[in-house]
Amino acid sequence: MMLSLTCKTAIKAVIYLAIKFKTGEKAGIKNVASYINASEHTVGKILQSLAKESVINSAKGPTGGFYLTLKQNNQPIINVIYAIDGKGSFEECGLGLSKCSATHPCPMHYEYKVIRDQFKTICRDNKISDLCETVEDGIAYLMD
Amino acid sequence: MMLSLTCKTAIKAVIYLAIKFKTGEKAGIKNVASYINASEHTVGKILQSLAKESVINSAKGPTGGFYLTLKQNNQPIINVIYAIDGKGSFEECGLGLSKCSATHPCPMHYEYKVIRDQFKTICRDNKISDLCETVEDGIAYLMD
DNA sequence: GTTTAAACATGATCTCTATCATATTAATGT
DNA sequence: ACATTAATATGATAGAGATCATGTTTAAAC
Repeated sequence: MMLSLTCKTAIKAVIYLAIKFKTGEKAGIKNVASYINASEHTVGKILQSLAKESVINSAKGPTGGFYLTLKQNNQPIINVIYAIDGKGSFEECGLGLSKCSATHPCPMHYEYKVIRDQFKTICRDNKISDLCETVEDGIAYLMD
Repeated sequence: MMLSLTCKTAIKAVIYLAIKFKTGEKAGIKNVASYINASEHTVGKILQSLAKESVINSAKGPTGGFYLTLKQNNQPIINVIYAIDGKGSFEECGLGLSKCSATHPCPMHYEYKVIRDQFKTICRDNKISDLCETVEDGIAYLMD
């Protein structure tokens, strides 16, 4: 939607970590990358960023890897979005004006804002664990 | 939203042509560019593309320029989007899967689709002339 | 303590979009 | 007819995001 490609990859990666969370396993970069069908290098950078922002956890050395705590597993996915695309993700104007607001709106402002806010709500209401469920149940997929 | 920067500029340019439509004037590239605060070169390419797709009209030579017919003025803005970003604009997956659908959904598919379709509806229901009105009335703006 | 497996850090390259530049074509007015 | 004005066409450049490559640090296992 207004998510960068990197951010989409990040969400998929985190959902995969949520799957691993159930068995208490950590996941390595290669592991994640192959499951979500993304480049190892890209996934590596993303996971590091997320770890730095405490959206996920990491452990170095053999037996190391990336993992979620219970609290992290119950985070809304908007946390991932904020960590990767920044806090401004849900503030952008539909027509690209830098200062679009109720007091100085673009011609699409009001209708666009409704949609944007709705998407924000979805991202705030859906926890990582929620999205994980659909994949575990075989209802949804993380790759084609 | 899922619109490219070029497409956003295109919409603003077309709205400006709708303003000119009222007085029957044609608008030149410089004219449009300065009003919507965009690069002349960029606006030039955009207007040419739109003319080629018959979303707008053009006339060469002195007294030439770009303009709308009555029919074009009443087009929905989705026509502009299709011309610039292509027909696939409203089909993209929220998580970037190339084959995301009801039969093979990503974890966000259903909720995302609702939003995406809603945005599509807005773009189909709003005519160029509608958006022009808000600018003419001083309610909305095309630049900061 | 040495080896090894993993995250971490930094920088380089690629790719796509957007922007810039130049030359050509067409139409108007004198 | 000629000069002028504006769209058209094509290609080059710049910038940002994404990807790739290499080396460094940390921690576990023996």
